[in-house]
Amino acid sequence: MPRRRITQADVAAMAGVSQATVSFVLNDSNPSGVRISEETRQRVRDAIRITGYSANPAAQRLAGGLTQILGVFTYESTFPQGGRDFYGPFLVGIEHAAEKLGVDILLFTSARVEDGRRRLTRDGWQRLGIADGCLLLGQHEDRGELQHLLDTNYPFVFIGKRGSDGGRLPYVGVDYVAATARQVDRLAALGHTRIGYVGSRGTDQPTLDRVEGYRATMKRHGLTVRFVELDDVAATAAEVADQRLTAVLVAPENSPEELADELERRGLRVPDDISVLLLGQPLHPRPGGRRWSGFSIPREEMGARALHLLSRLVAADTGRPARRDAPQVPDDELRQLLGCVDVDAETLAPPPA
Amino acid sequence: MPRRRITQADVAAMAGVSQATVSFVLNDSNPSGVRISEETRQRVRDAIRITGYSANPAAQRLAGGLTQILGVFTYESTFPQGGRDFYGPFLVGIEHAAEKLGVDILLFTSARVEDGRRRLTRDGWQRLGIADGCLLLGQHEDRGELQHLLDTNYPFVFIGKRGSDGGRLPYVGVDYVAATARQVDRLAALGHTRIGYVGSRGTDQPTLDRVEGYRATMKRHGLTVRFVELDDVAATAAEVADQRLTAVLVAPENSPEELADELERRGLRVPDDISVLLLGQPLHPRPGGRRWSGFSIPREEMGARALHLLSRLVAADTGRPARRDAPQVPDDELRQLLGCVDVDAETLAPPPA
DNA sequence: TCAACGGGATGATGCGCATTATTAGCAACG
DNA sequence: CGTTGCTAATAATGCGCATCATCCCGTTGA
Repeated sequence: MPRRRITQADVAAMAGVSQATVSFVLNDSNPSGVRISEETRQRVRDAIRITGYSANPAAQRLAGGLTQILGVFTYESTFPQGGRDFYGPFLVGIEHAAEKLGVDILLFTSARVEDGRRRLTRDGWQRLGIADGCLLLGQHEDRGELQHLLDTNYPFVFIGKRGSDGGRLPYVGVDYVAATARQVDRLAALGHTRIGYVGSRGTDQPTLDRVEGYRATMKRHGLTVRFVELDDVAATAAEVADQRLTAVLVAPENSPEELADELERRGLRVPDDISVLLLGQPLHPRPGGRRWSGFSIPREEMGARALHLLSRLVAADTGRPARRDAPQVPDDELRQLLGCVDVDAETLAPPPA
Repeated sequence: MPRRRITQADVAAMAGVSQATVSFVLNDSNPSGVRISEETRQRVRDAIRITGYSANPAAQRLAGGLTQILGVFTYESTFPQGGRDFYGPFLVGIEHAAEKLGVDILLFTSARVEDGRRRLTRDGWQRLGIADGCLLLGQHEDRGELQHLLDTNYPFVFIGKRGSDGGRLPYVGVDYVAATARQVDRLAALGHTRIGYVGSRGTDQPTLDRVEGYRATMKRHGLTVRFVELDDVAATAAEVADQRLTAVLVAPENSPEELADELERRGLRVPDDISVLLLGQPLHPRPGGRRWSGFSIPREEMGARALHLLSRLVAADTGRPARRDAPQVPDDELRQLLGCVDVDAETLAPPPA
């Protein structure tokens, strides 16, 4: 039988005070010069202890305006590519930050999935309103969806750099350009000259940045830029061999495992004959898998930073006109680019003699 | 400029109807014979679409409705032991189920962390109220916390079998007894007779069940039960060698990697000289790590099943006495035990000749 | 003696929603 | 012409809490 929960009114009755007094004691606050004597406070506290009262969060939030819930919307459905391997680390960081901020995290899993990716439209983005603000992660194209968020002044932060189309959007991304450049530097320092970049064309920001970092740094070193189109892994490996490359850069989404296996099948040992640097973490880390050299993306930190930023944005635009002194978020915090960390493992070596 | 949330009143104004009408249209219900014409319904729906209205969950809850949000409470803080590796798979399953059920998932990250574990007491369990029900995962002892949930008739489901102390609680767990028994069978079938169980004492359900499965099955095969206490890994390895065991069972939390390494350091090859079966997935799967034979826990399925069960419980006891026709959840669904899957990899072999 | 004051507490209000009770309008009926 | 019956919608209420405006009462200053 649904026993009615204890309310502040119950406590108040027991302590012989008003509901308002209980509220004041609980929050230990005096918003408008309200004073409660220590004696009364104690009486209320006792009543609270005896009754086992605990606040109804729904009511608290309803009265307070904010829900203290921050949302996370993932465009890609997590399943098809075992995506959790990719998003997990972000979530860890997000969770950590949420803990510190004292907010709960709402995963928008109710949005319709179309073509293997979630839509923010229609049913989807309306639910966002539940949270005070929202983190957006994953590749994204639909500009219209975004516009709505902007129009309604809904606080949100992207995880991952936003380029041309969304240059004005708040995000926390990583500096792929610099990180990729450093890989070329590492190879050049070891004496590599025939350094290739294996990948398929893409217009997504990470790809663009990696390519730019590669291209610019090769030029800086006076080396020839060698792009190897990735279509069939076997053909690609052949191409790599033909060009007598001694090192290649590969992004995680471009089948590095398969490529390395194929290269070794052709007699090219990794890394003795050819170094393979991974531009990010492997998509499917498996026990027994290769331990890649390259760089790693600070996903947990990204998640944490993004949530903190979002939290600030929310604070900056609380609906309550009371707080006109709301802190504005400076532009350089609105778009953050974090650095990657170089990884020294088993797929980097000097070029063969 | 402060963003005031759109409310039903706003929608109502735009559609030229009353707030109540909007509520009726939204819930598509007519509790006491209320009727809304299709024409009006459409007008309201349009207004909802245009304004981008979304219900405030706090208000919904306060008014006694459902939020279509299901909560997930993890006792262990995810960080200390890279817990996400452990909880991640559950979440994947939960997310999948949530998608199908059309509900959102709320991670209770706001609860205070004490001694590296979250507390459901005080601040903690109150927030639960936002969600329609809650999944509980992780080891847990505090009976008092639970009692509160039971008293308030709050729907919840444990992930992981609950034993003596909570024999009456809803849970979705795995059959460790049977799974462990099967491992002994596998070893016995290969001719092993000196089969040990390495572990430290524990009163947690998984440990109790694994031990029972081991003990019972060894007896059934007429083999001597050999427990090897795990304290110092080196000492344990020595003990294993001394007893001339040809196979050991190890739970993931009992440092299987270190043990295997130590055994090999002592000249015992795995699995040629000694088979090591892992009773669950490795806690920290790393590229380059060992590929364990043993069994694996269907964590994703557990997560999904648990969420489905929770969903049913919520439906069954919407606290409102209005729905006396609420479907009851049969006892055998309330406590589910799933089977584990045997894994055949690289750490199982016949005993040395 | 009366106004001014300030500590101590309360009543009233509204947050956004679901729901019940009630009303308005209209057709059919006796 | 009054009554019933039915549809379509609204007004009103309360959920539990935070907060503002107000009030009460004992002290002080003039």
